[in-house]
Amino acid sequence: MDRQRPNPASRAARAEALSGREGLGYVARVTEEPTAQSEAETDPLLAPLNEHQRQAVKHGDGPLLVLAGAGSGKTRVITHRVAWLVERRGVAPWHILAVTFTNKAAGEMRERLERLLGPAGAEVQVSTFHAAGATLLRREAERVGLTRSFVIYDDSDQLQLIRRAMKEEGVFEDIKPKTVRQRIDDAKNRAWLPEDLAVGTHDRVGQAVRRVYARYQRLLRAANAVDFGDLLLELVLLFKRHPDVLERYRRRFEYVLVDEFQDTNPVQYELLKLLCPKSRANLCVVGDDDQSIYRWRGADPSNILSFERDFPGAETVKLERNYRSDAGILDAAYAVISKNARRKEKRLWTDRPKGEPLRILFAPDERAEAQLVAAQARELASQGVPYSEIAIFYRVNAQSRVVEEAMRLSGLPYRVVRGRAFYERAEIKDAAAYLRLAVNPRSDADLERVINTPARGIGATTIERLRGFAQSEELSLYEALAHAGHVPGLNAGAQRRLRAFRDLVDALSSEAAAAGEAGTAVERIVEKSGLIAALVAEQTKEADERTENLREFIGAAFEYDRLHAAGELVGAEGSEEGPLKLAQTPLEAFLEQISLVGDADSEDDSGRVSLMTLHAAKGLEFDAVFMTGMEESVFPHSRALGGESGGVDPEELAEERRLCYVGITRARRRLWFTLAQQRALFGNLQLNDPSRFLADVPRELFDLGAPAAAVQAERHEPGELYVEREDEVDLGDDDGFVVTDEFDQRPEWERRRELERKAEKPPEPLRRRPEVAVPTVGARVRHEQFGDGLVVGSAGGGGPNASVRVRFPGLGERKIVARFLKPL
DNA sequence: CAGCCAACTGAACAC
DNA sequence: CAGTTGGCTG
Repeated sequence: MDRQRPNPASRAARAEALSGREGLGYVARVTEEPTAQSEAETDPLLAPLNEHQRQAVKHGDGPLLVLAGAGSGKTRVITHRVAWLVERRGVAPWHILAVTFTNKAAGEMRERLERLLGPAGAEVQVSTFHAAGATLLRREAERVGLTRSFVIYDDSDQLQLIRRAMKEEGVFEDIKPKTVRQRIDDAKNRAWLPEDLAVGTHDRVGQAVRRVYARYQRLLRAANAVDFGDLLLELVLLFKRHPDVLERYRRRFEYVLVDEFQDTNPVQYELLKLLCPKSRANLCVVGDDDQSIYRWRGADPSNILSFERDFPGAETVKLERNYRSDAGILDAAYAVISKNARRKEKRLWTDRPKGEPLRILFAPDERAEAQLVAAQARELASQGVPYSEIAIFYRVNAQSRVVEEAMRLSGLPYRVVRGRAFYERAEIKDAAAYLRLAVNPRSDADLERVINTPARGIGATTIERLRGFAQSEELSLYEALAHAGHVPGLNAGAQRRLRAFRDLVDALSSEAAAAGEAGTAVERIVEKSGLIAALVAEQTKEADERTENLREFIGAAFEYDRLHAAGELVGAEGSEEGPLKLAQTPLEAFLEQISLVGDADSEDDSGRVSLMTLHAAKGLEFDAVFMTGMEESVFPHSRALGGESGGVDPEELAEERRLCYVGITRARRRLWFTLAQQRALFGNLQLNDPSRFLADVPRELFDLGAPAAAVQAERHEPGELYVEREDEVDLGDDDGFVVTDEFDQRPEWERRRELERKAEKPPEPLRRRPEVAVPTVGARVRHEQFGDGLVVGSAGGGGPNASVRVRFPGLGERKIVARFLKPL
């Protein structure tokens, strides 16, 4: 918000503040703060900016590179620059394209622009790379062999189709579909077509990938579908093949601004270079190589380095003044990031005081770690820190479960910021598949997903035959359904069921076409699909939950309608004036959103503690931040460390380091690092050393024994942590919780050996739930909620989660986990 | 030939 | 611990 506004402090005051930081290794770079120019003082677009920011905002035509450190006010620079272009330079807002990486960032930018520019702000084209790609690709769909109702396949649809392509290409061997997907994605990120893959004669995997890639593309096209990579790649190809189309968009987007430029992959960069020809490139890119954390997605931070070469005459502006964090936090961040080789040297500075010391919380295991964090969060709240200003970060989503548990246990309000979890639920994906099928019946992947969901007696064999027929006749599965009678090997029953399914799809299509709103369409289609009916019939707790999710999904569609006043997106396309719009039905637009956005919970997120991965944290800021799991092989992730096979991957490790830098720089005032001595992750026990990143932070930045600190640390050998003392942390009377007296300094093998000695078999004390006798069929049992019932069968599951089917009088049968039952 | 269960495998980050 | 696969039964 307004935290980035520089204090109108006088030069003298600033000098004073600076002098107070001596001895902390500060580099005072504050040399050329301006003597105010009258324009800068009076112009509301410039007044809140420092000299470097102004320079970027006022930059005229031609390429501009802004190297913007964390918290240096880069979003402010971008929005003010857009406003400057519109208000001072008279550029029509729809001639400006601003690209971000996340939907969150795009939303925030739109909001800020509307605040700065009023209604004109809404006419600026602000979107993510992929969303912009989807819009343009739809407009030009016919040119690349798609219709404009093409569907966007997500990772799992993609995987399914790749499996298919592998089968058809006769590729089984021991190549995993996921490996192939990775290779195809990599290729697409580099704008390589199958024939561009350099494959040696002895590279059997490479050759297989090439064939599968080619066939996969044909399957996608036949299904009128694209994957995420295609949204950008197809556009690049289109622009290269149709210079007239490219020219049209070049004129449309006179000014292009790119946020998080360090995260662009080669295709994205290619796209930018196409849209902004050197001769008249009004391209402004803003980035920070230290915050490049999407290497695995093909991002190439060296794009930053190539920019000045690719766009000769580019002006470069560096923003190093940080408006967010206390000095101690910046020191820690610098200590971590400066260990990376090959980075553009820059160091954030602030005139804020050093602030609170950093803290380390050390716990015996991950549950205790979570409880420590929760206890500390509650303490903060009692000191008046709003929940919404507290964030808990972790490296992998799998860590969130324990933290959530602890939060619930402590009664703290929280929200989990998670990309697309909601849309990854099976029932939601089923519903979405029905919707997409209604819009685009050619989508084989969607059809296959739902043809027997809910069960319609159409099994694998029937589908296989149908597919064989479709393939030989070059039809989509949907088209093949119309000829069920001609499919060899199908008996009358199967034919009847297939026809019935085709009738269903047709009925859904008419619903889709008839409905004026997304909400009604989704409601009708989900209703007609039979998904809800099947779940209701199941009468189990899980099924009830799923039904609930489907209702929420329908609710989300109605909410979508509410936010996008009906008709707004329909019609009005093609004009070269005004914002770029797409003729789509509300249902289509809603589908687009769920493919590209994914986050359904519009729940009010104020007043809650935020839980998220470090990746999701980029671009955000909080008063208090907890970085959890500060252990080797958790963070840095084991993948960067190589594990058993091979050693450390320096590139990966550098990226982990940047991720750590991103996490640290999210904090304004308070920062905790937390770690556990032993951790159960993915079901097995790990004894990890403290993260090497902890050892990189100078010890004098840490607390030396404040009451709230559990431990305090001293630097030792890299990766080791020596704990001198700790004070008690009040965790309430939770049973079984112990704060360790001392951190065990012995090397891991020694600790492990002792554990093994003690436990005679290797340490697996985690997850040791009590074994529960599974009630036998016929037994009478009591359930706390449902009352007395009769066990009528086993319902699967093993060990502590074994469940049985129980018939309760008046309630019907329910699936119950056995340990919740008392024998009568 | 559909549906169920047991066993196996493999497991970041997310548009 | 999930999602997928293979074998068995009705």
